[in-house]
Amino acid sequence: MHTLGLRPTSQQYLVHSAEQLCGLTLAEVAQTLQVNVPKNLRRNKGWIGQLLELALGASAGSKPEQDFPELGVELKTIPVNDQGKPLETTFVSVAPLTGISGLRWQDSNVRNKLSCVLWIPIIGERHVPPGERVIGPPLLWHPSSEEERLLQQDWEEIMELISLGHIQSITARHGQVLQLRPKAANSKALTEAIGAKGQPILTLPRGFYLKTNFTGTLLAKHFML
DNA sequence: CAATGATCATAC
DNA sequence: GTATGATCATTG
Repeated sequence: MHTLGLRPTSQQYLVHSAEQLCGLTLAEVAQTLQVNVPKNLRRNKGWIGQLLELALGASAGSKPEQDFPELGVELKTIPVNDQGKPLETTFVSVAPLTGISGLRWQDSNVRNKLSCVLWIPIIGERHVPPGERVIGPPLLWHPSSEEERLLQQDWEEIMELISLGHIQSITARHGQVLQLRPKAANSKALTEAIGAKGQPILTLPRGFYLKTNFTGTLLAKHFML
């Protein structure tokens, strides 16, 4: 606990810090950092992620880069039940809807963000007050070749539909492990995209999300070792 | 009751 | 509006 908030200088140090947090309630961490604990997350959906960023010394702000650029690590909290099963999908990044011709998987935001992720399971069902939820064992993850193959396959299929002007027909049912869903302040938010005839249209901003079966499997592999 | 579509707070 | 952090709430 004495290292709370310090910037990690290596992946090893970062993981060590995360391991020190394992078993603590969010209320305990919040108190140490002098952060107020909300009664629920309805108006504080990003509270847990921001608390862990602060606790582990991640760079704050809204910069479009990894949480630990010098370490090449992305930090993600993931709500799970007491058996380690994810309770929600995991947001990865906003999907580019224009200027995407020639964009390859290798250069995509999704691939870059998921190349190395420090997963922090947060144990507690939706009805459990945030402060009572418990930090689980961290996992520094790199996608296996099979996992990356699945991600690339879904990404390429979805991006092709977008580039062909079919974004209006894409639902969250597309993709095995990665899905495209709205990512906006509300249904009135609009952004430019490609229409069916190649013309510019306005549509809801979308984001890529990891489906729970995918994150559930990757966490399970870790916990079974 | 899980999954999809919609939404909340904040910084710039 | 975009990008950060995600979960809510309605639907099937």
